[in-house]
Amino acid sequence: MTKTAPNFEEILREGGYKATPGRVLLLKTLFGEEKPVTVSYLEKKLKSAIDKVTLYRALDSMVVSGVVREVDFRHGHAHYELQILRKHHHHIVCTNCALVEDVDCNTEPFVKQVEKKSKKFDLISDHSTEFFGLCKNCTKV
Amino acid sequence: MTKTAPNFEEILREGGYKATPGRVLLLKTLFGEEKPVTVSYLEKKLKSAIDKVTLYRALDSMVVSGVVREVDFRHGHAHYELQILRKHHHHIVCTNCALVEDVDCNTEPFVKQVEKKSKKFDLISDHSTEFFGLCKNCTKV
DNA sequence: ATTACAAACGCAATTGTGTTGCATTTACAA
DNA sequence: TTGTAAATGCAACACAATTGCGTTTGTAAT
Repeated sequence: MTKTAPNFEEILREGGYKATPGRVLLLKTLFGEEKPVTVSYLEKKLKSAIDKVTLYRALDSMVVSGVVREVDFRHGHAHYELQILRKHHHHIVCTNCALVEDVDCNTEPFVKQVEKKSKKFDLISDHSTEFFGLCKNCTKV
Repeated sequence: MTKTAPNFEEILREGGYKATPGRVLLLKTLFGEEKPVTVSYLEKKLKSAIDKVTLYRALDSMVVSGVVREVDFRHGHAHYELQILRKHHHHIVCTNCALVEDVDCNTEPFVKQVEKKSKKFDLISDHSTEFFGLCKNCTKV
């Protein structure tokens, strides 16, 4: 499962960011993760390379521009994943063991319908959908 | 717009909780709110009646049993609303002014489909869906 | 190459959010 | 009335996230 690493310097510059070593490394790290990760995980993994504050600031600004996506697994803190280079998708989270499975997003028709029905909004630009349940392994018990 | 207050004592007992004054007051307060509120809002509003810790513990346990619902508006902290006595629904949140509009939940077919397709989960017990966009007022600007 | 400057950075301190431990009180069923 | 588990309040703690500010650095224009 080897993917060719994209040119993150270029991606950053195109997004209006400076291609600093820290940000490049952050994107590389996120690219290598299978599932959304927490800030504290990144903090430990990148400790010698990026200061905590820089990490928060980088994540925040990249969430705004859509390079990175923030998801809520109901764990009391945010998880982050790379948004670019992959299809919009959602997650199923096990409420017992925190296992995460990706789910293709097929809600576009529903989103359009919501947009039409809404009285206070003309345009829905984004949505979050997370599913929760017990995974097969945790159901056994 | 006067609603008859439900019997929260009874609701609590049915849910397996003790009907303590604090919890009754908490449910009454949530019942009176139009939109999901933050813990710090509740903390201020109920300061003299419930300690912060009790508030957190009450909310947590009632989220587990489904009396109260926790939602994520991407504001960096949880919002809570009463789940019982109303239909399952979702929200559209303005990314500029934080205006919230309720949306009926019509995703059940989609949920079933996700459940069927999933390799690692047999049963999806719950889901969160929040929509984001600019409200009509903020679009003008 | 050099320079100029906004963007990004690191550190320290601080705020905010949520939790733990423990002794005390209370709702409620027996 | 009483026994008991549930719930409470307080203090202290742990973790998550932010602010202020002086310094460094990537990049575009010279």
